[in-house]
Amino acid sequence: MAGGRGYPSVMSSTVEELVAQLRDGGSRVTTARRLVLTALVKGADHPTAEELLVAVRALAPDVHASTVYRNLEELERLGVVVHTHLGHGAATYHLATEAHGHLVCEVCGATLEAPEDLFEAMAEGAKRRLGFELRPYHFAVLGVCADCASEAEA
Amino acid sequence: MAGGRGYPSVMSSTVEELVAQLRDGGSRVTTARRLVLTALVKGADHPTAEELLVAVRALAPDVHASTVYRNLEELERLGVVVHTHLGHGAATYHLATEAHGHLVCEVCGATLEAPEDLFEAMAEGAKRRLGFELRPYHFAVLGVCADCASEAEA
DNA sequence: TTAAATGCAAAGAATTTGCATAACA
DNA sequence: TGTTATGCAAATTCTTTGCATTTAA
Repeated sequence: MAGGRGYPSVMSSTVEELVAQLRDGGSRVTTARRLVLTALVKGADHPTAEELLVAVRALAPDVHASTVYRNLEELERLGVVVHTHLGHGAATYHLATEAHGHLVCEVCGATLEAPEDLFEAMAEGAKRRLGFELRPYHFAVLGVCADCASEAEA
Repeated sequence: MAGGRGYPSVMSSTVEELVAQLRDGGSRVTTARRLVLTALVKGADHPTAEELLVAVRALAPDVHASTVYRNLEELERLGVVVHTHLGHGAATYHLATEAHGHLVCEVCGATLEAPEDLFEAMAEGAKRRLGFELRPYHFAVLGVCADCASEAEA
């Protein structure tokens, strides 16, 4: 599944494949960079730069925050990583192959990944009526999750 | 547009009506507070705290940024004002009666107010399928505007 | 060898907070 | 008069930048 070439873009990437993308993009492969990618592939779902730093430092204690930020910037430039704002705090990062919309509860902070087709009608309407091409992944869409809504009723 | 003639009165607030809301909420009415409201009613469309500060200082030069932030916080608590993030920079503020969704172009930064019904299908889908109640006003939805899209094609 | 990446310190933007003083109700 | 709000400085949070040194290719 995560092994061979030619898999659909939404499937998971291995660290070695991502490292190859770095090399193809003309970037060097360093310990810190490899560890950032490893944390993105194997770690929790919506890590902040700070959380990635902690993961990286578990294996390379001297890596500095600015290195993680610079690596993430470079990885975004190469199209390997994207970042998303889920709320007022720090940005969260994930692999570009895992890009998706986010719904975040204003009450409890829960983060849902939006089904791929949820934005479809809106994207179609924005395109037809305004000529505006939606890329609705960068900021979360806020609201109130099912649990908090039913609690508010009670 | 909100505030224009011919709309229901809830759409167009005067400074005095907003001041009354402050009093009703148990807050005091100060010079700085009145000037913040005036700037929101009469000033440009999506002011940042900094821009509001400049407007306030035109008439009351000693007002400090922290006062503007504290006033905006209080006005949000009372439901008079809401803030929105249009991009990576400072938050923008407007009257709660003027709440609307925003579409922001990632290329040129242009800000469109989203037609009220653009989010409807998505809100309905999120509610039915996930129980999630959309409040899509807090973060802008990014994309590429008509002008920038046609330029990219050329 | 040499351009790219790093570590560190320091700066930066946006916002918040502590505290003594001022002013609305 | 008694809170509430203000001015000011300082702190916070997240992120970026300058520069001397190290390292991958």
